Amino acid sequence: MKMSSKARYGLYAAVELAKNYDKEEYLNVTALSQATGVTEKYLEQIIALMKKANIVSATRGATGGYKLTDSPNNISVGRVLRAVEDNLEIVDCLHSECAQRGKCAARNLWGKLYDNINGYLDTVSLTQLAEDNI
Amino acid sequence: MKMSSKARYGLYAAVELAKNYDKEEYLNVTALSQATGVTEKYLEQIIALMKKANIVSATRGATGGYKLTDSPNNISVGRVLRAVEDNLEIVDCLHSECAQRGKCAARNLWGKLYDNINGYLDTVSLTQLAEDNI
DNA sequence: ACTATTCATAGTAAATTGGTAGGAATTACT
DNA sequence: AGTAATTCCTACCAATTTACTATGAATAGT
Repeated sequence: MKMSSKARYGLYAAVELAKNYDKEEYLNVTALSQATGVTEKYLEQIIALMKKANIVSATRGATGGYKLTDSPNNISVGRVLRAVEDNLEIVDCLHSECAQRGKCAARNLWGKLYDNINGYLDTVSLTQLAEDNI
Repeated sequence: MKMSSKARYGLYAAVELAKNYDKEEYLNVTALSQATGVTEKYLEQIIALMKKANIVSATRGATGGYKLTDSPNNISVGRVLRAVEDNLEIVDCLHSECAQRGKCAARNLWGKLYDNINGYLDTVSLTQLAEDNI
C-alpha cells in the first residue's frame, strides 16, 4: 500500500507550480527538475499525466514550460494524485470485475476506505501544501 | 497505492476464522484455502504473519489448525492489515530517514493520510466484516 | 509407527517500478 | 531562414517486488 515515487514526484512538481502561480510565467522542466530532484525525462512523463487531467497546461518551444490551469487554491491534492497514480485505486476489483462477484466480504470495506482516502485528500489544496499549512 | 493480494488474502482468512470463532475449534489451512481460494502454501505464509502479530494462534500436528486469539469483535481490520501489509506504510520516508530531512512539503500530508486510513480501518471489526455489516 | 498438520526457508517466473534514450514537433529569437 | 530551446511521443531496460511453488523438518494425535 505504498504511494509510488511517480505520485510523490508529481505532487512535488505541482507544489512548485503552485508556488510559481502568481508570477504568471511558465516553468520549464529543467527548473522543476532542479526544484524537486527528479530527472527531467522522468518528470516530463509525470507532468504529461497532469496535463492529460487538465491540471497543468504547457507551451512548447523556446521559453516554453508548464503552469497550473487554475489557482492552486482550487486544485486539491487528491486531484493531482488521482491523475498521476492510476486513480488511487486501492484494489482492482472495485471498479472492474471481481472474481468473487459481489460475494466478497471486503468489497464494501474497500469502497469506504477509498472514499475515506479521497475525501481527506480532497480537503487539502496545493496552496496549503505550498505554504506548509497542513 | 494498491492493497497487495497478501493483504486481501490475509483479511479473507481472518474473516473465515471470525466466522468459526464461537465453535471453539481450530481451522486448518486446507479449510481456509478452500474458503478463500488461496493456495495452501501461500496462505501458510500469510497466516504466519498474523500469528507473529498475535492475532491468531495455532496448534500443530494432526487435528491442528488456527484460531483467533480473541473475539473478532475485538480485532479490527486495521490490525489485521497492518500485520500482513508491512504496517500499511504509505511512504517510506515517514518512519525512517527522508532524503529531504524535514524540508519535504508533503511530509505532514502523508502523516495525516496515514492516520486517516488507520483511523477508519480501526473502526471496523472482523465481526462486522463477517456479518457484512458495514 | 503412521498420518496429518504447522513451521521455516529457499527458489522462481511474471509483473511492476523507476527510470533512460532518441528524436520529432513546436516556438522564440536573431 | 536558421538556430536554439523547449515540449511531446514512444520505445527500451535493469532492478525490485509480488505472488506464488517447493522441500522438508518439527510436532501432535491415533
